Amino acid sequence: MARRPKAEGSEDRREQIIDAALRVFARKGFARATNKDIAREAGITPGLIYYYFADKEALLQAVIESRSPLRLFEHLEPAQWDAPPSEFLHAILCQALNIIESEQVISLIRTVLSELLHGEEIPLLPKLFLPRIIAVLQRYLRLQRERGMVRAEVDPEEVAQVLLSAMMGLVMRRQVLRDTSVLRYSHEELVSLVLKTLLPGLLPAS
Amino acid sequence: MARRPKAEGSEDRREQIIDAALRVFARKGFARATNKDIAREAGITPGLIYYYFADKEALLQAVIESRSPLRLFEHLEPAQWDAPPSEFLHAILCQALNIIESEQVISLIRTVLSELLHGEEIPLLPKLFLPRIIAVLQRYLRLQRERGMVRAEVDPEEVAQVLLSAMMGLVMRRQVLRDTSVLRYSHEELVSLVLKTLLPGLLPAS
DNA sequence: TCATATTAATTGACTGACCAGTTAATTTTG
DNA sequence: CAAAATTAACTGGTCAGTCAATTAATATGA
Repeated sequence: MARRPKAEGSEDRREQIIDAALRVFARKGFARATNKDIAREAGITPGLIYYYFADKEALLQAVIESRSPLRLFEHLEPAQWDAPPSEFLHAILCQALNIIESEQVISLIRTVLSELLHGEEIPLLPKLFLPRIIAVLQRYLRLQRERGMVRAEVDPEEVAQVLLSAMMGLVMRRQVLRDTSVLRYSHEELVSLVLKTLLPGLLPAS
Repeated sequence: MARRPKAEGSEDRREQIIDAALRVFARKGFARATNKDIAREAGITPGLIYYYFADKEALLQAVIESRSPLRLFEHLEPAQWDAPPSEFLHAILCQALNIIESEQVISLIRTVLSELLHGEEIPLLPKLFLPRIIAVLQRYLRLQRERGMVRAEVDPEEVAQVLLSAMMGLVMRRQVLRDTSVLRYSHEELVSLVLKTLLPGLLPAS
């Protein structure tokens, strides 16, 4: 096989290698993943990787940059801003959870996390995920507080931080620790669980 | 130097190697940590590691088993069971946070987490940390609910899960993501932050 | 319409470095 | 001295990365 600049047959080799690498990195970790592993997963020979990528590190960067779910988070807003807290928060947290717990994003998280754990500076990715959701939550809470739908003494930033941390902790326990006491819930149930304990502190009156 | 079965001079070589290994594993990850690294950190030559440990894997196991903070969690209870929720929860969460965010435990978490991320089954450790705290929290909440100090409709298990997940998420964001928006808080402030948004849903009346 | 030239894509064999683990020799200590 | 502790040199294997050779899609020309 050769010369397939843009033609039929297998789609873009580069993408194919990135996909294979993501799977292998997630399964074995970057350090333990060999070029042979990646090549086998992609159905090519190890040498070919260096036709498309300068070195293993560059392949990792390509994986991280091109498989980031950041674009998915752009479309996170459509939830109705006028809905009451219980509905709005449930909707937006479910959306976020569905994106994050998709197979591809979890693979990316596994890959990035273990690099992040040891020195390696990942450009700017995880610093973009959470602030995105936090900003939306914060904006909504401030709006609803003005309208009197949320207690006056609530600090939107603090609540958003706690809410997000709780969700993140749950995802960690599910996907990394494989904690059965938290794996038994569906996405909807998880969000309901969190909101059930947080909402009473948000809503006015009683 | 030789023969120091129990005598003076440097303390136990074995412990010394374990400490060095923990530091190097945390810094570079198990896969990337070389015996040379560990030996340098311990001030010995690489070969000596194999006098005390069968192989690298056995060293990792020794690190995990002997540096587990499980024993520290045994003494977690002394908090006053009769104190009101705001005091009790603040005290016990601060205790837990202080243990977990100590240098040694964070190093262990870095080490174990990256193994846990990729296939490797860690015996039974992280499955013991959290349940320990959860059990204490749950027991306390049930007790105080009977006394009417906690709302009747509160589910102790669910609240404990959410509380713990929030704390875990915060620790992750601090220690792994190095999220400045959450690093600026002291341990006490962090716990206050979480309780401020959770307590209103727990306490009766309003 | 067929041969041939051109070039991108791909292979597989190779290399130099490094690393986990071994061992024989050496030092220390009791 | 004898046992325990430690070293230094070594080994076999693996892996990231290189490269010359090969293949095949396409373009060119007659």
